[in-house]
Amino acid sequence: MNEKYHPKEIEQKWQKHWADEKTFEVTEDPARKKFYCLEMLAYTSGRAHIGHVSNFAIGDALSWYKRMRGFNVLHPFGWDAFGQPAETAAIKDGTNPEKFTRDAIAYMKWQFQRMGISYDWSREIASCDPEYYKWNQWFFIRMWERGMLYRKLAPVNWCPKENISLSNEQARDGKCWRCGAEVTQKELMQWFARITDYAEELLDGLDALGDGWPERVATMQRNWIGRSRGAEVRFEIADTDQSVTVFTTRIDTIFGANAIILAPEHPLLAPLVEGKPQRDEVLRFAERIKQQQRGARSLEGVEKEGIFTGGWAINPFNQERLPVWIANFVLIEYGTGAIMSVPAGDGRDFEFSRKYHLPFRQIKLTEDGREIPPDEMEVADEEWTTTVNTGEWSNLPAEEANRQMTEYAEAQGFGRGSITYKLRDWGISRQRYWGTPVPMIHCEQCGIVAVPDDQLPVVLPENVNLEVEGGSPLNHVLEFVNVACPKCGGAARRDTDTMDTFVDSNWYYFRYCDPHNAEAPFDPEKVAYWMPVDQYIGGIEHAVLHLIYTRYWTKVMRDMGLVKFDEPVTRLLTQGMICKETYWCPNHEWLFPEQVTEENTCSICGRPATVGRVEKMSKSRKNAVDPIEMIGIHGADALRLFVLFAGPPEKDKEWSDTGFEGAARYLQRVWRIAYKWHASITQSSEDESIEMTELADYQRRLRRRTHQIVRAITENFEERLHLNTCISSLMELTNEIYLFDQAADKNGGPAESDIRVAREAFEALIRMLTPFAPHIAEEMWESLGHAESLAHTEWPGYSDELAREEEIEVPVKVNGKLRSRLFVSHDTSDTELERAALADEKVQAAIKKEKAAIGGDPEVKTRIIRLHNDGPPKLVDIVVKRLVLCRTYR
RNA sequence: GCCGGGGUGGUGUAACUGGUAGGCACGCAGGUCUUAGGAACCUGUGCCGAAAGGCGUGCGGGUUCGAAUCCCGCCCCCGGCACCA
Repeated sequence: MNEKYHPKEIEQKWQKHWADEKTFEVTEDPARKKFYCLEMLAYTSGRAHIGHVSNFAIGDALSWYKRMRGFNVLHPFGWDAFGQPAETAAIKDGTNPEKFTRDAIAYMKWQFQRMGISYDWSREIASCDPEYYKWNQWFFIRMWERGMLYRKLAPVNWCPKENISLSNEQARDGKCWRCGAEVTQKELMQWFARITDYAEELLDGLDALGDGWPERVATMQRNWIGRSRGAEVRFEIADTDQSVTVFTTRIDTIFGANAIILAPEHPLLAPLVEGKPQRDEVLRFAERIKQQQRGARSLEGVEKEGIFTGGWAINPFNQERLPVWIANFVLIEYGTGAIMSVPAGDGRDFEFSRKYHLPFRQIKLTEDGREIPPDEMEVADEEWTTTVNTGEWSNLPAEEANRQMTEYAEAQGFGRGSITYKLRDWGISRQRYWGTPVPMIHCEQCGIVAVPDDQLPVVLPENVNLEVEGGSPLNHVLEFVNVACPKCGGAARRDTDTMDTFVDSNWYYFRYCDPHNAEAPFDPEKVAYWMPVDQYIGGIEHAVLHLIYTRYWTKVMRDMGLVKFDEPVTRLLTQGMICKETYWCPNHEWLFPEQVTEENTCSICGRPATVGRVEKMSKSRKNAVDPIEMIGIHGADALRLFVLFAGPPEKDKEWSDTGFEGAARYLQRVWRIAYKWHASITQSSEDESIEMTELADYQRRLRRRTHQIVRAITENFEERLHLNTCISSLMELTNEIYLFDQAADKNGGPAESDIRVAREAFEALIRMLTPFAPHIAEEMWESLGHAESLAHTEWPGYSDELAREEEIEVPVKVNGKLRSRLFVSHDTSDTELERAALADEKVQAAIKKEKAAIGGDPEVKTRIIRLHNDGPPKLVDIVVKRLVLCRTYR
């Protein structure tokens, strides 16, 4: 141990030590309890950001803690290495996605290793490795065999000029990102996974996850799945043998229907308008709406538009003729793609009917029982009130009418109760290069044929021109596309779609359990040992997509017999973002902090600069902090300590340069005092026991505080995981050691008893510092004479007995107001305590005051309040109140 | 609009099931050491007040001996979803 703390040196030393000793590499050990701690895999953007530090620091703290508690801790890491941005970057840099990605991994891995996270790097995987994505293909084929996948026509964003499909990112504002052409929609045959088959289970499973998952993630998933209970009702089309079925949650309002409205894509549209005078106009309208970019149609504020088709439907409840319209606000994907319009009970229908002057009927009373004539309505009333004008179901509570009318529709054979979900089947096709090739072959003779298992993986070809026009880049790689049909041997074509990268991230953490398996995605026994994940940590942005898809995939694997559990993640923590102040100049927009002068002006133009809001760090806002730069200043330990100390893990935190300094200063403070004591501690013999009774006050105090703080931090790790308060407890313990040190100095330097007490405190402090600042902890631990790494050292224990206060402070409240404090010994009886309280001068004055305020002869009641029945007294409560004469009724 | 999460000193945060509000840190002030310190260590620091004391957890009510914590009604901030029938 050096007198001065040099983070760079000791961090390098210990990172090398851990790597050489393979300290964090683990294998299955049935004799030990396992703990699987997982941070979300990193996207290979090319650069580490502060969010990574926060993510890893949380996971690493927990991993260290569990390791020191004797768990067999699996803590792996890997790369989310496929995806469209690598293509964009490769085009820009004149390289290829493979090279771009490999370089990014190499650089980011170097960056991450400087953070000194306790990863088992021997299990590292990258989703762009053929050894990994081979199993994506294997899963794909197994799912295809089981009917869990299917193909259908689905729209993609399409650039008509370049003939390529575009991601939503590339089609922003409805323009092609490269050539600026107007983006249209094109129907392509694409692969879909039947996730909706699992909608109900995905929903129910959320309840089972209980406290393990944040409520807001569960809520977001519930909304995403969007279960809605209602009814389907069939309307016959007048003068034809056709019919249209609508989905409604409010069948009780069906007497108020004034139209049937179809989505422009509805299959009934063509036959319906055939031979009608408005045919061409209606079809033109439908075509125009269909071409609007996906999503753009449902954006807020989009004007409702519709057109009458010329057809009429019959309301099965009252035989009324209803005009059939099509409109932009009816979505083909939801429900049946057709609705009944009930303006009195639905805001959208109301708006639409007013615009097109469609008359309607009132079918509900207001909540206070009035019937408002339709013409006088200003908004629709969507409440569940009482029905009116609804035939034999009039004057019923709406819920009751809803139930009865559903039954009636069912009995009459034109409807039935039904459940609809917002969740759609998952489109996994991408018309891109940098992804897992779909392992399918299209043969004219045999249809769709899976690539045989022994020919997997279907490897992505190299040196592909990414800038060609006309569909996926893979379409143009003839040696890839042209292939013999595995079934008949005839000429056939490979499928050129690649898979959504969410497929990669669905099961990567199963692969960590057995990362080098060449025979199977994983050995079910290894997965049975390590899974499910005990703690998963990542950003809230994955609350729905990734975290639903991966739950789904787990259930698929379960149904394939590969795993035996339903949910892959027991506990989930969504960490908050690190934010920072921004600066704004009216001329130069966002400024870097160094562009703002001390007088708060822009250093370029001198105009006053405004201190903007605290916002998420980003390049464009010029408020990003580079973690590697920060590590260069004060080291990885200080950086990690700061991000954990700034606030609870799940909350957003604010970066502060002075706060970061503070973290570094704290580590120096620990180092200094440890340096001062380490020699005397190592020189004295270790197995001396400490007798409390022989100790001086300041020594007993440090012992007590040590045990109290070990208890507090241990409980925090086990329950709340509020790591910021763990750190504040460590600081308290450090402050106690400084007080102790002063007292010991005053006594003339460290006595043998001082050293024994100090050893206990230092060894507790250093071990508890490990999860937050492992490098400095290892260095100090070694200096105290320990040969073994902290990774093989037990977490400190505590004793409730030793943590107990000798003298307790008991507040006294009179009528709820704090009036005095008593200091009593632990074994003071309740009667003694009450007597002492009543004898207290301040208490007497307060009682007198209260009595005077009340007047007469009020009674004074005293009692002792405890948190637990057998716990120490928490307070003496004195109540002064007017004597109430109780009357007894007998 | 619906659904979540918040609102505590000058600042970031703390206070587990209602029981001494302000622990830890930043900042600030003072002191010690020092040629000096922007280093280190120590002390102080919610507001009003000379003090005694009073007031204080977004605002207004309520329950309770006692409320940052529970209930009712508002206001504000952050996040998610949003023509889902």
